Amino acid sequence: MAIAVTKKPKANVSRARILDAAAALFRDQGYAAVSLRAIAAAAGMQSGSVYYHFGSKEEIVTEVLNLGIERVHDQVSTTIATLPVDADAATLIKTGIRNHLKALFAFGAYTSANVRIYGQVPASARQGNLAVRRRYEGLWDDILSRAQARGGVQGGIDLAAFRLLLIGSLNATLEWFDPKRGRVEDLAECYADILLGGVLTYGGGRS
Amino acid sequence: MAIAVTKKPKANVSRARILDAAAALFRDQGYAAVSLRAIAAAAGMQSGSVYYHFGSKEEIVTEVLNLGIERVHDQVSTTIATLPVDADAATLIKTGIRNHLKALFAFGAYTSANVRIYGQVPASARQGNLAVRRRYEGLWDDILSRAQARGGVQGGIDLAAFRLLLIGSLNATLEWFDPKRGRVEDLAECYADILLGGVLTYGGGRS
DNA sequence: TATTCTATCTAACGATTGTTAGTTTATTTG
DNA sequence: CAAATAAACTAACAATCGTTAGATAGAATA
Repeated sequence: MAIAVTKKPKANVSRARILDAAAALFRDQGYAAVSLRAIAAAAGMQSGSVYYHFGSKEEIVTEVLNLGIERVHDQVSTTIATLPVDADAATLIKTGIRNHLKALFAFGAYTSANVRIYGQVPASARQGNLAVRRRYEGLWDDILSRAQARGGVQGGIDLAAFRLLLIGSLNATLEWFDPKRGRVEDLAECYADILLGGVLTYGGGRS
Repeated sequence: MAIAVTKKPKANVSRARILDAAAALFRDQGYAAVSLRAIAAAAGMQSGSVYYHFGSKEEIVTEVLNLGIERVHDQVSTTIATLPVDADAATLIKTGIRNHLKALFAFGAYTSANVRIYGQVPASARQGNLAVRRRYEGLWDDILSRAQARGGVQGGIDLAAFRLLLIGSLNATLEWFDPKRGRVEDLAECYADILLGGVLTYGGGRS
């Protein structure tokens, strides 16, 4: 008994294995198509054993959904916090974009599962994910209004619409970008250039 | 027997009812969660009767997926075709954006179903949707390279990346925009402004 | 009217679903 | 070592799944 660090070490490991397996399966097949037997098999146990760690399938998916957003939130939040207080608009938004994408692919199973199955999960699981979602939207609203306060954002821009466009386009990269075939940093640079500066040549068609 | 227009009018109506019901259910619950009995009930018949019109559940979902893209393709394609041959870059892209969004919400069940369930459908159904997808991507590549040829697009822009960003952000509006609470045209105008001109003030942070 | 075709219904098949109860094996604690 | 707790297993439950076969009603055809 040299060291007894945690109370229930084995249970936490098994819990994590179940969540990892569930996230990957949900991402690939959707919520309803994945059976508890499939989750249990991928986690290396029998279906009945899963119920020692979770009360129901719904409880598993709720935790997968929350982890998917929380991990992106943490990554964006901590990197934004390291910026100097007088960081300009481009730096703020670019940092947010880069770290949102980084977290998206670093925790791919959870984030992909969230993006893909949120709309088809039982209502109560969606409800259990709402607070975490709202909190992440709030983080981006803070970033964007801070960028606007620094004077770097065009006057006519609807910040709420821009946030939705931004997060929507970033999350959609999960459907085609393969981090093994290209660097996430390059993807971030490319997306930031388009979103910050547009695609038209100056004066090429402003309405 | 004054007029005998079609060969099997009743069957076509039933087929359409099944597809409409399936599209709406797939959008709301995902592919696996929707039973043939639920589709049949929503279409006003018994589950066995569905098999008179379709050979399998997979055949139904394949047709739903294809219709979801084809209807957007047709709307964008025909409206782009009405533009003058010397239309400028902004007009081309704006027309594409406006009509993609219009079709997205006009055929909401099919287009939402496509966006949401494509990643979780049986592999053969995905395969059956590939050609239609590629064709729509090709239409946008034509629009964007035509815009570039007119000299209205910045030099450093990666057109393939821009297409992915564009379509990704437009499709994501299905998750939050309610056409009963705002005009699709206004949404299109707002998105086009951001995508074409960016959000930064001129010279505000170009790298 | 008699016949054929169209479109549906009914009833059932084996397989699989989420979940539960009871049992067994590991691990920790006294 | 003994007792207690943690973590797994086994086996079964009613319900529901996609699909099929055969019967049946209505419409079109001859």
